[in-house]
Amino acid sequence: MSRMATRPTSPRSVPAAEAWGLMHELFVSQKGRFIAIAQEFDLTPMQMGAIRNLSPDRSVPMSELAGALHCDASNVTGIVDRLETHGLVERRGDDHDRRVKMLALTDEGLRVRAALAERMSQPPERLAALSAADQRALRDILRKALG
Amino acid sequence: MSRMATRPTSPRSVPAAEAWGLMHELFVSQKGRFIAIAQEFDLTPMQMGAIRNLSPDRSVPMSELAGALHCDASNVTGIVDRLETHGLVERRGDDHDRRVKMLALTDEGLRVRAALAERMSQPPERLAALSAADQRALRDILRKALG
DNA sequence: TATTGTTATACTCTATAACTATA
DNA sequence: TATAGTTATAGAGTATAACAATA
Repeated sequence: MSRMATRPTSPRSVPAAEAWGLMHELFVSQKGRFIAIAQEFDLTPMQMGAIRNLSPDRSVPMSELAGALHCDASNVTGIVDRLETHGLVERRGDDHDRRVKMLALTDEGLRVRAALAERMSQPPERLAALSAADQRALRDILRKALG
Repeated sequence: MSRMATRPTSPRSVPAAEAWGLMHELFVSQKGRFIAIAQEFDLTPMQMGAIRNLSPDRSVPMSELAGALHCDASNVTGIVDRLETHGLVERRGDDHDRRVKMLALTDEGLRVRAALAERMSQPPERLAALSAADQRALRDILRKALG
């Protein structure tokens, strides 16, 4: 009888669910390091997210950044205010629609973004301790999922 | 010449760094879902974290929860206040040291924790879409890293 | 009328510092 | 004196609502 029942959680995703849980655990354990990195750069987590999502070349409207950060547009005003005060981000007018303000990284902002990416890319010890083969296999599977 | 140079980033961790970056990307993409789940349960992210770290059986001091949540003890007061108001958490006195207050989930808190775990365990579509073999391989490698 | 970004408001998270009560 | 938890304070993130400028 019980073999006939189909659980709401599809069997096809059971190992993925455990993998997801383990990744979640790994992330939670790194929260302290994320905060420490943000403090190294004198940035809040949201300011870090904004810098990650901007570039000097392709400027984006405030609303697009709000979407990328998963927050309301009204928050972006304050976040960008502070980044602009620190000279990392610039507001530029848009030629076609004078309501929108385009955001772009300054040169200094670009330097900060690169340094930040370098620091963030360092994997947790428990990942770095995996064998080279396991690391490659992990990377390859994640590439398949995300690529 | 260049083959003699050793980069500051050890070659041993290069695939791990890319894997870590991909996991980070996956997490950022799920932020909206995390927030939605928290709202379903009428909890803030920190309240969710607190519930995840408590149980009815093993009560823990406020300070230990602060450590688990990577925040100052003064924050825990407010977080626990609100959870206690909603009947999910209980403060209990400690017999040996009357300064410390032990935290435990109520029965209702335990129910919420279980429902929350069920909802959070659902993996992102891109992981669930992996082949069964890839899912298992991913899970097994992460078990090695975290187990 | 509808939309973009800002401002105002209110609540939560956050750390620091001062405080209470214990130890 | 030192420690566990609270309270007070101030800065930041958060959404909602009201607003200005523009479309």
